[in-house]
Amino acid sequence: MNATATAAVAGPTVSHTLVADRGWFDRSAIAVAPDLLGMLLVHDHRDGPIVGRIVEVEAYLGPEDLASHAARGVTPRNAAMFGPPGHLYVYLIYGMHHCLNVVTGPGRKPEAVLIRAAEIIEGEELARQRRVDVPSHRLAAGPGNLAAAFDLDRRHDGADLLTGPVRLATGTQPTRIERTPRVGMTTAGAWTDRPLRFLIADDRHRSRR
DNA sequence: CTTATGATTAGA
DNA sequence: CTAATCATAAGA
Repeated sequence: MNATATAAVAGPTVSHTLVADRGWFDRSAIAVAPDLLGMLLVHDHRDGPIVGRIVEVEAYLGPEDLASHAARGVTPRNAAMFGPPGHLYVYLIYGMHHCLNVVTGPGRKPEAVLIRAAEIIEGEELARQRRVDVPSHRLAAGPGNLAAAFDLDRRHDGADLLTGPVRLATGTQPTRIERTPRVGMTTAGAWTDRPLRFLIADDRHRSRR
């Protein structure tokens, strides 16, 4: 499975193994995306750990992918995508929501995986500070809601997943994976309908759409 | 400088 | 279906 290093992390209810190998990220997003399903997203927040099991992602496949921010070349906003694999690309959308991406490879090819939904398994109380009055299965459902639950924003843009405070760890393998076209595509031409969204089948923690 | 818009969301 | 809300990128 993953090349990892043993490390204790994140509190009493969760014990797992951090991804500690940059090579793991140094693959196409279409290969990394399904592997992320079932894995744990860990934010070592100053007020305590927030941990979630990833249940929904989307792959963005580089400059030729018209749906990707990389399609228009490097800009200050998307620069992290053009950097080395294993870092975060976080941006603001619609003036109010942040979206979290894992930058992949191969090499410096600007590919990335958008994390769209997770099941919060630790730090729910912390996550709820920014997500009041939502049922548990909606706490981190949808990219904007996930970023809010994990308290992530552009301060985390470019952060190294091997250094923290945001990391990935091994989780539990999904039983079945579902694929659909990506959400919210409008002017991506032939790329609009490609099945680059991956979900854990029948998981109630997915986004609505 | 001005302007259009978006890998969203909640609510009518 | 639309409003909210603003950083960003592209155009004048």
